[in-house]
Amino acid sequence: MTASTPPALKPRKRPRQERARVTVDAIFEAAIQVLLSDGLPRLTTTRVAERAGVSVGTMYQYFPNKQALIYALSERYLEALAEKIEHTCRAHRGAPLARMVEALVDTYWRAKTERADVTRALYRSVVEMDNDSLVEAFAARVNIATTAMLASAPDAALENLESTNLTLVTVIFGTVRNAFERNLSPDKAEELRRQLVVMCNAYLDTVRI
Amino acid sequence: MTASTPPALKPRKRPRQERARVTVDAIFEAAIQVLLSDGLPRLTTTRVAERAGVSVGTMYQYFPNKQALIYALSERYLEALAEKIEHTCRAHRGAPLARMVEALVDTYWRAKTERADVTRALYRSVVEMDNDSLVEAFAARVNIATTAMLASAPDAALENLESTNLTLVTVIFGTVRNAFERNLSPDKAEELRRQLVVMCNAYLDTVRI
DNA sequence: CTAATATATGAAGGATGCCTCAGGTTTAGG
DNA sequence: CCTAAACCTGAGGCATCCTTCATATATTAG
Repeated sequence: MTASTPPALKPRKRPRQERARVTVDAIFEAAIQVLLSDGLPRLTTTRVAERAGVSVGTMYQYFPNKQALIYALSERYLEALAEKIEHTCRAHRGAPLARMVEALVDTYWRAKTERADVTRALYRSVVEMDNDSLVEAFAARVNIATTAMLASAPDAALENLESTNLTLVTVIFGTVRNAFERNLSPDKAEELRRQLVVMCNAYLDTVRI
Repeated sequence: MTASTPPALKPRKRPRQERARVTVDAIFEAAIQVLLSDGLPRLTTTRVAERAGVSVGTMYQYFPNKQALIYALSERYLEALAEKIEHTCRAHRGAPLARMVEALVDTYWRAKTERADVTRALYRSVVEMDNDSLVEAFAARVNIATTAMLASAPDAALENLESTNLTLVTVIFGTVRNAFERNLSPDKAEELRRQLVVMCNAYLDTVRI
C-alpha cells in the first residue's frame, strides 16, 4: 500500500521523538477538523497549522506539500478501514455464507457510522485528489480478504467465486456509501441495512451450487 | 429543483440573444473540459474563460461567481439524468418487475458509460461543492418516478413498497457509481452489470407477496 | 439611421495561498 | 553539564486567483 507512494508525496521525515509524534497526530486531526468545518477547498496549510496549534513551518517538516498531507490522511483512513475488513474476514472463515454477508455489511456500515461526518469528509478528499492508486491498492487488499473468506464457506460452493465476490463487494460498498451520502433518517438507514443483507443472501441463493 | 437555488448562486442574467446562448454553452462545455483535464482545484475562472474562447468578464455577466458556475453545471447534469430516469420509469409502467429492474439498471449504467470520464468529473464537483440541496432534490424526483413505476407492476404486489423502492434505488445507484470509480475492465464491468440485475430480481422474489 | 439594449473585453485591485529559510528552543546521550 | 541532533517558529516572497469596471462592439426596435 505504501510501496507505490509517489515520490512527491512521500513524507519528508518521520518523527523520532515523542513530541514530534504528538505534533504529527495533531496535524492529522486538525486536517480532519478543517475538512469537516470548512471543506476541502478551504483546507489551507495555515488553517490546518493554526488548528493544530503549530506553525506552518512545522507542517512542512513532515510533509513536502499540501497534497502530501491529504494523501497521508487518505492513506491513514483506508489503512484503518482495510484492517477492519481483513479482521472481519479472518474471523468468519468457515462460517455460513449468510453470516459472512451480514458480518461484512456490519463492519463496513459501522466503520461509516462511527464518525459519519468524518468519513464523508475524508471520502471526499480521497476522491478529489488523484489518489486513485490508494483506492486501487485498498480494493485489491479487500478483494484478497473477501475472496479467501467466501472460498472457505462450508455450506455451499459458488458457481463463479471471482464474479460473485466482485459483485458482493461492489454492491455492499457502493450501497453503504450511497446510503450515507443521502443522509437518511436513522430508521430508514437501519431498514436499508437489513434489506441489503436480505438482498445479498437472496443473490447468493441463486449462484450457489 | 431550481426553486430553492440559493440567491448567491442564481444566474446573474439569462442570455437573450442567440450569440449569448452560444457563449453560455461554450462556458459550460469548457468547464467540463477543464474539470476533466485539470481537476476541480485547477478549475479557475480564467482557465474556463480561455478554454471557452471568451473573456473572464463575459463569464461574470452570467454567473455571479465561480461557485455559481459549478452549481449550474451540476444542476444541468442532474437535470439531464433525472429526465432520463423519469423517461424510463414512464416507459415501463405496467411492465413485469424484472423488466423494470433491468431497464433502471440499463438507464443508469448507460448514462454513466456514455461519457464515463465526464460523469466522473462532474460527480466529483457535485460532491465537493455544497450542492447537497441539488442532490436531495434529484433523489426526491427519482424517488417519485421509481415508486410510481414499481407500484404499477401487474405481476406482483410488494410487501412494503417504500422500503423496497429505497433499497432498489440505493443499491443500483450506489453499485453503478462504485463500479465506475473502480475503473473495472469492460468485461468485468459487463459481468457486474448482469449480476446486479440478477441480484435485484432475486431480492424482489423475496419481498413479493 | 439612431437610440437603447445586450453582449463582450481584459487590465488591474485586492485577497489569499503555498512554501522557504534563517534563526530559535528542546531533547537525548555521553 | 554540554553538544549534536531533533524540533519548532512565523514573517514574507512569489504566484495565483477571483472579481470588477470602464470601455468597446453588436444587435434590435422604432
